[in-house]
Amino acid sequence: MYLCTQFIETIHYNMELATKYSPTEVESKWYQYWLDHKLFSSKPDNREPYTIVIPPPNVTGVLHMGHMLNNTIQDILVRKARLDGKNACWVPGTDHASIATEAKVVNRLAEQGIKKRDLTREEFLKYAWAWTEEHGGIILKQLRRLGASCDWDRTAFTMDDARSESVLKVFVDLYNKGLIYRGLRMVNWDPKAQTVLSTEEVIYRDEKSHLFHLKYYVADTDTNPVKPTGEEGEVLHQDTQGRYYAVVATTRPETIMGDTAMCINPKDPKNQWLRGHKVIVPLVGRVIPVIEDRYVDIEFGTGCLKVTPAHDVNDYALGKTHNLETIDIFNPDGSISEESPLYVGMDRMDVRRQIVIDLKKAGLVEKIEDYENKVGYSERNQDTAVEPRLCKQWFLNMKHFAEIALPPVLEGKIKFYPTKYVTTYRNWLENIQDWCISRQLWWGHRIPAWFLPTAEDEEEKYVVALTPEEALEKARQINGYEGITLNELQRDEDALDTWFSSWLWPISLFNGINNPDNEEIRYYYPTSVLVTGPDIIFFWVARMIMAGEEYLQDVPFRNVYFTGIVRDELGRKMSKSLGNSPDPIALIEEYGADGVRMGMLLAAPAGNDILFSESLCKQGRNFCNKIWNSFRLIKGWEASDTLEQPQENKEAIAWMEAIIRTTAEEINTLYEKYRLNEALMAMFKLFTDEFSGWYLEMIKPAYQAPIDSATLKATLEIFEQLMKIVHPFMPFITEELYQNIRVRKDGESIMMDTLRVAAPSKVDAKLIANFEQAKQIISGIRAIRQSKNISPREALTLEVVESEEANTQNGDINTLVKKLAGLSEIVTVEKKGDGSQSFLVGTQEYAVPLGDLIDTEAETQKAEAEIKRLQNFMAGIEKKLQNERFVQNAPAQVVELERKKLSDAQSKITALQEILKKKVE
RNA sequence: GGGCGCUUAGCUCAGUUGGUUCAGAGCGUCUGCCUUACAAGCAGAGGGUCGGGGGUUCGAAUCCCUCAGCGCCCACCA
Repeated sequence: MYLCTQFIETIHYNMELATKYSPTEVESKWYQYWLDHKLFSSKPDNREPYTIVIPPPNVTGVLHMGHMLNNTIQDILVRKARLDGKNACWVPGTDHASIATEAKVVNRLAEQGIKKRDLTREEFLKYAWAWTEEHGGIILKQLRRLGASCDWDRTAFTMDDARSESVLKVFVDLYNKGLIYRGLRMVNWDPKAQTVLSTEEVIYRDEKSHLFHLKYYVADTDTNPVKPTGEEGEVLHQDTQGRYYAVVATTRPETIMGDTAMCINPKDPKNQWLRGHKVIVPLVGRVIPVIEDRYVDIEFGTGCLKVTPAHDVNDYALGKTHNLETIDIFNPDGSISEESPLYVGMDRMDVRRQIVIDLKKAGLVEKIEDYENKVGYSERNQDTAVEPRLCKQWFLNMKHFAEIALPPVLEGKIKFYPTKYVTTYRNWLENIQDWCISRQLWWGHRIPAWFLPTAEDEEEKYVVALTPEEALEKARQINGYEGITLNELQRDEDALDTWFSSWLWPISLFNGINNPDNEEIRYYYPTSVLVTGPDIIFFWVARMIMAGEEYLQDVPFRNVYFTGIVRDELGRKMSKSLGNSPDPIALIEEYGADGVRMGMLLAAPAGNDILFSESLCKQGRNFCNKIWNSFRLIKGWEASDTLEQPQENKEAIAWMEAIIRTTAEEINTLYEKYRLNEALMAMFKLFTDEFSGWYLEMIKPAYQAPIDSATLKATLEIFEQLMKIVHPFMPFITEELYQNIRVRKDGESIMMDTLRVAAPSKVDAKLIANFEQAKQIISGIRAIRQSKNISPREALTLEVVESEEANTQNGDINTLVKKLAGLSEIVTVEKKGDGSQSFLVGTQEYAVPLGDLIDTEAETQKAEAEIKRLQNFMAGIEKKLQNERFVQNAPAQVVELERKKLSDAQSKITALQEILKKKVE
């Protein structure tokens, strides 16, 4: 039976519109239409601009859920701006992602048996470009499936000609300004990628490891006998043969080959006896001095610190103060170098295991403790521990940039959503270190610096210039190099950090570096909003602000919307190894792009992590279906020009319009605050509850009866307006239905239409309140039907019990109430009839005659319980009002309100007591 | 070690300057229903001592203190 009716019905409606929305064809059809008519394209004109630059995804990347969230948000904002009549421009592009892409290319070559080292720079770059062309832009194609309305003609790449030129120009400019310098520093070295990293690219992880206590024998007991000082707490270690030794605690025993001193705190009583002595590095046999520095923590371990200036940041500082020798025992790939007396050529991790065995064998280990410490890993290469290493690199002076980048955020010229990141931003800028911008990579912008030939022991000489010719010219101005040729100049092999090009993105996309003050940069800059994750606030957000202030003396964006991390429903990060990361394209195929967009946004307040679950997409798909079917209903009506428009329909239309005005205003406010999930929810309720649930039921004609054409026309207008409100969230279905409302011109689109909704008025509020009351009456009657098991088809009578407030409803609304509640009539009575069940809406009593169905006992109990509750409520308020301090101190309004509550409760009680009295009679 | 944030219904979260009947929304749950747009639906219902304790106040989810738990960021303790 069930199947049968369902089947017939489907056949019946298939003639017009299917019972369910099927997104696949609709999406490809309209996306192509938008492209064909260049509707995403933007050119400067006299409208207000609305600009977003995409956070460029890695050129070889594949779309993941984080991109889905981020780009859905950007698309919503851009589409909303278009509907508001702004000239919206969303610029897409990709990032060359130097370290990540180079690693991918190296791996791919390795699969083919080719080593990077065996290739020249040019050969390697050829492979890299081939890879980029093959895989590049996949992600941008995937974004189209989502509905992203980017101006694709503007698609840029951080390493295309215009962007590369900008990067080099900026490098030369900052060098000339004295902000870029070359320096020998302790830097973070990634032995796998064999490049230096910036401090921001190192992530620290807690790790279980061991604290090794090693014996450093005193070397000079013959010439300088050990004299116990007798200090309190003094610790002298002596072995069975009477030899003295100190104990050093270390987590990295493999670095002892680089030890050039042992350090104690001069105030440490237990180690006073070591002052002025020399000790022997275990296994290595090197004799090193005992130095004294207050840096050493007396409480940690034994208070003796081994000093390895080449491989630890602090040790490096100690080495500098105490003029220690620096022995670099590591090769760039993390193996042991020729500088080391032992283990040459072995990997550092293998050495750590081996040296412990050897040390134990030699009796040089005092003890081994379990220990937890933090180890730095490469952000891009998370299985590789970063090695502190001393080398010469290019740095950007950050003090200057911190000074110009802090005020715009603190003064609110740039607004962060959520605001808590302002503190994070400030803390970082106030403690900023210089930015190491060089990388030992080929895939990237090659540093425009040329080295001049120099003697071995001479300090390096170089020039910085945009082109080799300019470099040559500069080189020839240097004393003694007047006759130098281009061949003798050696260009720096290193490339620039990826972020050194990203930080120019909002400027370089509009060619603001190469062609300053051009029409586009003047029009589109500053951009309106940046949508990104808080994880790159330092890498990117802060640095764009720096570049913007430096080169345009203005902020790069007025607002920053920080999205959260997309997690699974259990709150776990999405990862390949967990297999909990859905394929976005598969989701789109199952639920439709609109459904997935809604799903993404449903659980995503700004800045909070979002717990994604497919059920949210399902909810989105269901909503699409709801929209689809409501349109199907309207389209199925037959219009009649001869039918006069009923008054109650006019009333319903006026109410719906009032609701739209009110909600549209609310939604606008939510957009302004970037509370998009709340805007979505408001839109959802407007459509589902108010429009589909109430309005359509109000004006719905009887089965197969025609509708008056005025009502139909108004309804279609309302529907079109609703489509525009929904459109930013769900672009495809809204376009499909917009095009179906009436025949459109070729090239016409909901995208390019404008949403004009008047501001709500006082009359609207009154109207909405009246309908609210009517809805409650209807709900009250439905609840009675439900509890008494009365069919919706059985007509009932509504009794309105006379009171001061009884006549607030106008006749038209009563007609609607009759229709929706299934009433045959509404009568005004002095007292409710016997066998009528009553209910209250506010303080007004209504009743429905039920005849035999009335359950007097239950009703009495209910009324009594309600009276009791109200009496307690009143007692509370009375107590409050009797409190003189309350009456004196609280604002008059508040006191007045309490009095109103009291009288309202009193009239409810009176009404209920009336009901009870009736029962007794 | 320093800093920031969070804790409200089964879940995910709103709750603006302390005061509008303030304790809310969506989802989920329960009950009834194939009613002629939609069962991917409709109608109705239940559900919270606002993390614990203390304080300020006429009045606290909201302000202060404290305890507990969770999360994030920063930092060179070997």
